[in-house]
Amino acid sequence: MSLLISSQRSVGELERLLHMTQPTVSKHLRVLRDAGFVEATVDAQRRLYRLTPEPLREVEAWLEPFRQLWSAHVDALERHLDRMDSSPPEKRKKRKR
Amino acid sequence: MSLLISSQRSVGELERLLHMTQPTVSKHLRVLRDAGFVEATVDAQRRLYRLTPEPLREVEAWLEPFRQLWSAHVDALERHLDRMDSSPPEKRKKRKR
DNA sequence: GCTTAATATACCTTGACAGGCATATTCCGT
DNA sequence: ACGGAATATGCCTGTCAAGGTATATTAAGC
Repeated sequence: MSLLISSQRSVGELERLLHMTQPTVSKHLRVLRDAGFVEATVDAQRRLYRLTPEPLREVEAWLEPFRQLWSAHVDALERHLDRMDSSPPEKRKKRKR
Repeated sequence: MSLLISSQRSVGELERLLHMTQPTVSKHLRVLRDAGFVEATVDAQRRLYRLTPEPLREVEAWLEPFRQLWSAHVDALERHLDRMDSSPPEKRKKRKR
């Protein structure tokens, strides 16, 4: 997929860039195509593959909550150093001695 | 990992939430810990796991080039729609399997 | 020290996946 | 229509990951 960022490429081109056999490359592309990550256009005998933008948007959406965590982390760390106990998720038994 | 966004959790808690056996959960956490995605603190016999923010930043960095592609796509789509109005027959498509 | 709770590790089995080779398919040029 | 180029698919194999059971480890309470 990284190789397809700069421009669309044919299977043979990817084959050379990846140092893989042609069937292997085609199978990768098949999976990516079924998953909606790439699409292809026909150009004579060649198939030109390029990235599809929508799934990447999905990835971004999935990542969003984690991004919030990260941005909140700087402040949270400082507070964490002050108050270590905060709220325990499960009930806990009594401390001792 | 999604379960750890809201708060840190113990292994037993994750076990119930994931409907997996305890060893399975521990092994997942081991992998995530070795990869630097989570970290744990000891609380009596329990281990409280939480997300580590740094790797997610790496993911964002990796995703950056793709994000550019997506933002460039909006314009490309509009141009595409213009061409479709006066649609001249492109290369003919054949479907067969 | 012994028991119990919570978690980790060892070991095993099953299933998925990647990669290769051989072959089929598609499509152009002649 | 035919040959060749480019790509796709089928089949086979080795590797690896995931999940489970059984067991070890860690820590606390008594």
